[in-house]
This record gives sequence, C-alpha cells and structure tokens, in this order.
Amino acid sequence: MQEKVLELLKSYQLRNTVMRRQVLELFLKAGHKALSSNNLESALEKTDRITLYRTLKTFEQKGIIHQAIDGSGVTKYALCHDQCSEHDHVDDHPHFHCKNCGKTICLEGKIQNSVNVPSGFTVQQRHFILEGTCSDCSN
Amino acid sequence: MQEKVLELLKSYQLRNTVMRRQVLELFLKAGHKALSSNNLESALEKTDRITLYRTLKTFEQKGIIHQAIDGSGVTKYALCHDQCSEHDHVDDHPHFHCKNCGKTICLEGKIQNSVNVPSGFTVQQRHFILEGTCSDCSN
DNA sequence: TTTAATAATGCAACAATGTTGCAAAAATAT
DNA sequence: ATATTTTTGCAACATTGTTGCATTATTAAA
Repeated sequence: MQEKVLELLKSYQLRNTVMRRQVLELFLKAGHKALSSNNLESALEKTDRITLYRTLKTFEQKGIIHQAIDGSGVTKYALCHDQCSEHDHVDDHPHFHCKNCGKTICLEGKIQNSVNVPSGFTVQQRHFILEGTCSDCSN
Repeated sequence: MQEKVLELLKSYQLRNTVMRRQVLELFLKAGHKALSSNNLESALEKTDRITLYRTLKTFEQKGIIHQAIDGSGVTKYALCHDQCSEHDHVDDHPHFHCKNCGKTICLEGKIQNSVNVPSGFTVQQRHFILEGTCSDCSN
C-alpha cells in the first residue's frame, strides 16, 4: 500500500509529504467508504486541521478524491474509482448514508434517472442519496 | 396571506408569535423555493438567530416545512406541498440547486429510480439532487 | 378581565466546521 | 550543497448550529 501511495503522489505531481501519505493511505484503506475531515483527524498521528483541509482540497482538485454528498451537512470524501481528472469529475454513482452510525459509502452503478426541469434550467450534475440503515447497524 | 398564516398556526396547534408569523409568511411567499436560516434572517425584521433555529425545528417536526437537501452543506427548508405529518414526511421530489446563485427549488414529480443496495442495507429515504444553472442565471 | 399555567423568547456561552494571511520548514531541482 | 518552490503550522477569524436558564408573551381558567 505504501508503494501505491507514492505512485499516486508521483502520477499526480504532488510532493511527497507526511500528511499526504497518511491521508492517501487512509482513503485507500477506506475503499468505498467516505471519510469526513473529522474521521481523518482521529485516525491521523500528525494532525493539523488546516493542513488537512488543504490536503483534501488539493486531492479533490487533482481528481484523486470526490465529495460524497450524503445530505448530512458534513463534507465527506471518497476515492475516485471512476476516471476523474483535474477538470472532469465523474462521480456518477449513488451514495448510501446510514442514519444510525452516520457512515457513507459509494454504491456501484450509475445514476439513471432523468428528471424534467423547468425551461431555462440546465443540469450539470446529479446526486442520488439513499438514506437508511447499513448492514452493521441492522443487527 | 395573513389569514393563511393564522390558520396554519392554529391547525398545527402552535402559538401565535411574531417570529412564527413572519417565518411562515416568508415560506408562503417563497413557494417552491427553499430558504436557509441566513436567507430568512436577512428578510426578517425581528431577528434572533436562536429563536429562528428553534422555529424552523418546530415547523419541521410538525410537518409544515421539510429540509431541502441540495448538497451545498447549508440547511435549507421549503414548505411541504405534499401531505406531511408530524411523524411522516413525504418529500419524495427532486431538488434543483443552482451553482451560480445558490438557489434551491423543489421540483415537481416523484423520485422514481430504484438502486440496488448491498444485502443487509435498508433504504428509508431517497434524495435526488440536480445541480446546474437556473433560468435566472442562464441569461 | 384579571390571574394562573404553560410555552416561547432572548441572552450568554459554547461547539463544530471551515477559511485566510504569513512566516518557518520541508521537498524538489540545480 | 544550495536555491527555488511548495507545503506546513500558527494565529485569528467567520459561519452555522446548540444548550441552559431567567424573562417575557400567549393562552386557558376563574
């Protein structure tokens, strides 16, 4: 996983710093689970909130992570498993948000639904959020 | 509109106060547009943030307004045009969020799409958000 | 219509999340 | 090993939202 981290940083032309390595590793470990700034902070050894926010912003701009909109009001990020680039984020999958534990995960599949919008309106992005109970909380 | 406000307060068994009258009137005026606490504050004459937050919470609990999830991270509310009640909110319509002016509106129609969730997951609510440019901003 | 009971308000104080400017430190290129 | 460029970490601040509690307003009752 260490190598993957270094490889990613190199391929996105990002300097190899402690914070970036740690954050990337946490995202790789999280897989399809989205992480909040708070989640990351508790998991980090070296922890400066401001640097963390800036790291997340950088990763998002580069297309390494994307915001996982889950309706909770908390900003969460997950690894881009699709082909995202600096100026073209393709995060066209639904997100599931567990009301019990607050966890958010990226679901497989594309958002299919098309909705009629009033004339003059243009749609650029769509978000589909499912709220409910995850498998960990339903026992 | 004044009468409608008093009627609403009475039918939901809410005391007739200045704040509640003002806030309700603003929501009635807004129609399908969702309003943030900040929006309301600027429009209000008598303005105490804390009372406003509590008023919104009360209205939401009673089923007069519902949160319009728009992915902006800001909590916004709109009038329930469906039949919402204290313990059963039916806000099964998509929301449109304008990236330019930040406006959010409730769209007509129900959310249709069904998504496969992993086994053990239960879906209780769905949110469909369309992001783009509204008619006011596309000129 | 005055009083009693109940509910809502407004204040202080606090918590969480996020941002900016700037000097110091670290990472890369020479 | 040094110069250049980027990143970090600090202070300071902004916004959004919450809680406890005394005061005030609203409604119900005498």
